[in-house]
Amino acid sequence: MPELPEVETICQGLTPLIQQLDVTDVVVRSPSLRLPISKDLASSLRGHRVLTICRRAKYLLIRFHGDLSLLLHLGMSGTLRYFTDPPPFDRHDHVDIIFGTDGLLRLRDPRRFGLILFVVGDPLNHPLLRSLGPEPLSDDFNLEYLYRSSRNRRVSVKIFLMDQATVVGVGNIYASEALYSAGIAPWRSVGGLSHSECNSLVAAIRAVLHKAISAGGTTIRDFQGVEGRPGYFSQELTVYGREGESCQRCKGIIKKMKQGGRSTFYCPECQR
DNA sequence: CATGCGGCCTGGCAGC
DNA sequence: TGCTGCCAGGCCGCAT
Repeated sequence: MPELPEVETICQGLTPLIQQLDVTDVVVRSPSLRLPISKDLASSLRGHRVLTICRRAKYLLIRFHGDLSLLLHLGMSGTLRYFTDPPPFDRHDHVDIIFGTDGLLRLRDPRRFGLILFVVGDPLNHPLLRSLGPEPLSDDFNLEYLYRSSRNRRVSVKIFLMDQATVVGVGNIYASEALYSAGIAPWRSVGGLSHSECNSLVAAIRAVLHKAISAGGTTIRDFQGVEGRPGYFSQELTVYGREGESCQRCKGIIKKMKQGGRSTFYCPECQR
């Protein structure tokens, strides 16, 4: 479900809620998500204080006192909610991290494509994080980088953008949105993009992600922040989910196609 | 190496 | 009222 803006929204929402709280217990109800949940999760975390919450790519990192971290990924359908007065759990509420009488953090993930891992030491060195590309909102993601890394590549620009080795955090929604914004057709071979097209694309990716973060992410069906609020960027989507509607720029009709088994939305008139 | 595809899961919805 | 098939914010492993 969540791409960078949604994970960032969760990260920012979570920080004031759980920073400095002590874990008193962890309840694991489902043994496996994408990877098995460690049996030692509860015993390892109990008694540890939350230091910081940060994001790397679409992963959420919760750092605890004592060089311990939780590495979470929400897959397609994961949500994290913080409750001071928790409702009864349902069958997809896989993990509760309990902070005494303050409240609890609940991980729900119906499709179980998500992940919750316990890491000792620097979580950025974890194999899952080590080979990721640059953060799109950092200086490392720039025109020169995109231009050089795309040379001699024949994949379509949309598939290339969604590859987390290229740049992290851009998923199916924001890839379509950024390409529309940059006026680039999603099926174009990325190696054929000009210097100036790469420049537009870098700017478009950054802009759309920034705007989406400001809006608290995008809710298509079930994304919600840690306090249950939806993301309002859905209203600002220009092409995603708008097949058949008219383009805001040129009165063309938004079309849908498949790339790598995923839907891509675009305007056939103003994306070339 | 780069590319393309199926698989992992469940739930919701359209169409019959 | 079913049932069936398709679709969904991601990612990994495998075959070519």
